[in-house]
Amino acid sequence: MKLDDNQKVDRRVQRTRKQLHDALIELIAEKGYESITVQNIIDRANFGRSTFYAHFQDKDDLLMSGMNELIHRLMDGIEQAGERDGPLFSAEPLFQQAAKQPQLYKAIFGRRGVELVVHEFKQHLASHIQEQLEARETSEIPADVFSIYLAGALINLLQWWVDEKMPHPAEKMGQLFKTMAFQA
Amino acid sequence: MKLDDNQKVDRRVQRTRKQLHDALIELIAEKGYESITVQNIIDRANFGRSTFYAHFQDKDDLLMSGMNELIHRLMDGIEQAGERDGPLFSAEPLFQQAAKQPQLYKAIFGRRGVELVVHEFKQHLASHIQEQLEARETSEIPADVFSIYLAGALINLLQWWVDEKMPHPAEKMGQLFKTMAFQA
DNA sequence: TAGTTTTCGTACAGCGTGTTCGATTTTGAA
DNA sequence: TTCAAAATCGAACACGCTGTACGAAAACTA
Repeated sequence: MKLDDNQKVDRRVQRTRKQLHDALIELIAEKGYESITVQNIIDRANFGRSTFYAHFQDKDDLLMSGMNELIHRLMDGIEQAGERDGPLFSAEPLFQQAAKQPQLYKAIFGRRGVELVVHEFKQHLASHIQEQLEARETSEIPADVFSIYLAGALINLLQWWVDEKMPHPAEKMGQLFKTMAFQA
Repeated sequence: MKLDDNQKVDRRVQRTRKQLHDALIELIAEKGYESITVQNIIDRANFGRSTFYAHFQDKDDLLMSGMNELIHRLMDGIEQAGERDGPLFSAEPLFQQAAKQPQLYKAIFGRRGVELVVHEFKQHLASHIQEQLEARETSEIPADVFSIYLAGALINLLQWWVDEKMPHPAEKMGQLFKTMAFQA
């Protein structure tokens, strides 16, 4: 439903954007997002300075133009798992996805990762959890508080997991989270 | 046990350091830590460039030379409450402290806050929780996983709480956290 | 007061930013 | 195949921040 883009946009533009994105991901994995400069990116991708600014406003712009898609993919996985499994929601798809591309997910969610993306994702996650909570019997705990609590715990767990080189299998992480969160 | 410092260090040094610290805190509250430059700090504090570098290596150095004390104060509060209350640990002292200096704690722990300090504190917190867990009966959940989970959840809750201008009293936040974490 | 320490101010080289502009190359469509 | 439009190149520029250096002036300690 988005394929129009690929067919209408100038090939040069497609190539340039992809290469800039790739360079950024590479650099994030190597030295963390914060310390990357636009200069680094264009050096790595081998483009002229003006070309970069013809496409993106700055580093953050380049980053976000790619990460929104990733965030929505993750949320879709979690939401679909929720429909299947019945209970509030399942964290396992998140760990599964990360296990498939450890390098990428460490670059984004690990220490030295990208605060901007992590925060954005955390927001989506908290919203989803809150919806699920409100659709159930009311507990003594306010839904907004509980959803923030769970989202923070999960993101942090993921962060630790990718930094520690995934010491447990994704499946187990999903189970552990469920146990800790809901005592079940 | 640290009072020697105040009596031996040159008054000018004391003044300079304090004023630089104050300027930094002010600026954090105004525009967030990330975007602050050394230039901003010395402009605000009205010192020469070389004076700054005579005391601190860079922005992070200035920050950390003040924050370590704050971190330890917070941890002491939490640890002492643990001794009194018996159970694993209490989060309430944390919220109480923050309630006393909302502006400062929002500047540090809120969104736009200081990743460096938050991370450092989270580490201490997780270590403490892990010790407490290991001193008790073993549960089915690995202590390292559970401690990361709880520390992340708590820090995130604090972050949300200060950003939302403390919508619940500190006491209630402590209770809510206890309920969510231990179902008790 | 005398001697030490700190601060001041200025200067400097280095690096990254974001913009501009004309020349060159690539593209897509007629 | 041709040609106009679009994208890239690359060089240059002004700006701001960094971290260092050094001598002169000021503040402090004893």
